[in-house]
Amino acid sequence: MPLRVFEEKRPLYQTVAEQLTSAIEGGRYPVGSMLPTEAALCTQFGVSRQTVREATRLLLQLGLVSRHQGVGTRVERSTVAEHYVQRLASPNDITQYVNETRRKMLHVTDVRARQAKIPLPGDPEQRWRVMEALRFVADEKHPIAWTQIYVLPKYAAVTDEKDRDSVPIYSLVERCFGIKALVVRQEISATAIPANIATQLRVIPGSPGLSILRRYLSTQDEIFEVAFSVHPADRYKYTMQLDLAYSTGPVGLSSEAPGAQR
Amino acid sequence: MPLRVFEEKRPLYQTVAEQLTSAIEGGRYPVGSMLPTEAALCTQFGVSRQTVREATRLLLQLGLVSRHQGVGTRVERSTVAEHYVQRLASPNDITQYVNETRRKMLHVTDVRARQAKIPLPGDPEQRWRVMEALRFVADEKHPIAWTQIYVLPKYAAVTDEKDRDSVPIYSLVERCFGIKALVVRQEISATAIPANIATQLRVIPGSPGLSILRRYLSTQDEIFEVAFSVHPADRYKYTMQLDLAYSTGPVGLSSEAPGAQR
DNA sequence: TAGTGGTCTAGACCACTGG
DNA sequence: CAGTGGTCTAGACCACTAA
Repeated sequence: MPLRVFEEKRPLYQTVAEQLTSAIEGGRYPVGSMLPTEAALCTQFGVSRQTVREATRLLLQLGLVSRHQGVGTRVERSTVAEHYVQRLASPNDITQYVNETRRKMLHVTDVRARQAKIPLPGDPEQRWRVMEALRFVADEKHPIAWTQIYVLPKYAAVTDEKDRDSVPIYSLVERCFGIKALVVRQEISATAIPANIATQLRVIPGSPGLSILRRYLSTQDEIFEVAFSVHPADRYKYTMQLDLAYSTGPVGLSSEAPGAQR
Repeated sequence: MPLRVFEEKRPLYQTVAEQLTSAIEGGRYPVGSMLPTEAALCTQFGVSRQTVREATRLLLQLGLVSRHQGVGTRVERSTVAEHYVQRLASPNDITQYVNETRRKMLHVTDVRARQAKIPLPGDPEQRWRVMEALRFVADEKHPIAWTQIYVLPKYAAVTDEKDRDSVPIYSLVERCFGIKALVVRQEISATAIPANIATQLRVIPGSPGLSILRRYLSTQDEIFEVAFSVHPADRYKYTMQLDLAYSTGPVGLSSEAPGAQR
C-alpha cells in the first residue's frame, strides 16, 4: 500500500520527485547507476506511470538523471547543478552599444592571416577581408570605439551590402549566407592604445583602453568572423549580469523539421 | 475525422506543436490573444488532451505561449525567442582565476560608503568592512590582481574565518550566513593604474589595467558585497563564451509562489 | 526476444479564474 | 457559477537497446 504523507496539497509527482531527489542525494542511487524502472516506481509509490514520468521529468530538468529509450533512467549527478547564467535577449546585446551608436566605415582591404594585428585561426596564409571602422554615440564628435572586423573571403561580399553601415557585420553574414553564429567567444583586456589607433580615437597615444576580441563560430565549427575593438577607457564600460540558475541547459530546438526550406 | 498527414514517423504532439507554431508565426493567433482551449484543440487535431498538452508544453518552453490555470493559454511571442547565453558551471568561474591563484590579504578596515574608492549603494554614511588583498599565480612574484572587497557590517565576521584566504569572500558569506548570491552584476573597464595600487602590483603608475567591479545581490535584493579588482593589462584577460539558445529561461527550483502573473 | 522508456488514448476530478 | 488549465489513473501500443 502506498504510504502517502497525509494531507498533501502539492502535486503527487512533485512529492515523488522530491523522494527520488533525496534518495539520489543520499547515495541510495549512486551516480552512474540506474534508477528503478518506471513500472517499479509506479508500484513503489503507488502512482500511475504518468505521475512517475512527470516526476522524473523534473529530475531530468535539474540534470540529475538522463533517460534512454530501451535502456533506463541513469543517475547523472548526485546534487543539483547550480550555476550562473548570463542571458542576452538579442544577439545585438553582445556588443552593448550597437543600437545606440552609428558606425563610420574607414576602409576595406584584404590581408593574410599572418599580417593581421590580431591572431587569426587557421592557415597563416589564409586571406581575410578586413573592415576598419569607428563607432560614434549619436552626435558626439569623439568615437567610442575603433573596430577591425575580419571575415572569411567567401563571406567578403557582405562589404557590398547597402546596409553595411547600420547592421552588425556578423548579422549581415548570417542573413546573406544563411549561416548562424552558434557560439561567440569573447576576450576582454586592457591595453595602452597604440599611436595609429589613438589618433583615430582622438586620445593620447598610450592612454588606457578596453579592447575586446570576439570570435564568431558558425554551425560547422568554423570561425567565420573575428572582430577586434578598442575603446578609450573613459568612454566605454562592459557590463553584464549573471543570474543563479538550476536547470540544465536549454532543451533547444525540437527537431530537424522537414520544412527547412530556405 | 482528423486529417493526419499520412505516414508520420514523428510524435503526434510534435506535429501539433509545429502546426500551432506556424499558426502563431503566421499571425493566425496574434500576440496577446488566447489559443483555443485544450478541449478545442483536441477535437481540432483529433488527438487526446495529453497530446495537446505535450504540444503546448513545447511552445511553453520556446516562450511562445504561457498557460494560466482557470484562464487559458496566451500567445506571448509570434516568433521563437533567440538569445545568447553564457553558462558558468561553478560560481567560482565568475572570477576566472580563483582556483589557480592564492590570495594574500593586506589589511582589513572599516569605512563609510562615501569614503570608499568605488561607488557603494545605499546610505553614504553606511559602514562597510573592507578587505584589501593581492592575488598571485602559483609562485610568481608579481601579483595578477589587487583587490578590494566591501561587505556589509552584519557579515563582517567573515574576516575572522580561518579559510578566509583560500575561499572567495562571497562564498564565505554564503556559507556563514546562509544566504545566496542570486545575481551578480559586473562592470569591466580599463583604467590607468593609480600610483598606490601600481606600487602594490609592481607596475609603472599610470600603466593600463583591467578593472572589474562586481556586485553580489542576495535573495532580499540586497547588495551584500562589492568587489573591485585591478589587473595589470598584460597579466590578465577576461574570457567568456556565449552560446546560441532558444528556450526560455530555466524554470529552476521547484517551489514557485503563486505570484507574478501579469 | 524481453524489457526499457516514448507516445497516446479516454476518462476523471481538482484548483483556479472570471463574470 | 461555468469554463479553464493542472493533475491523475488505467491501459495500450510502439521504438529502441541489449542479451
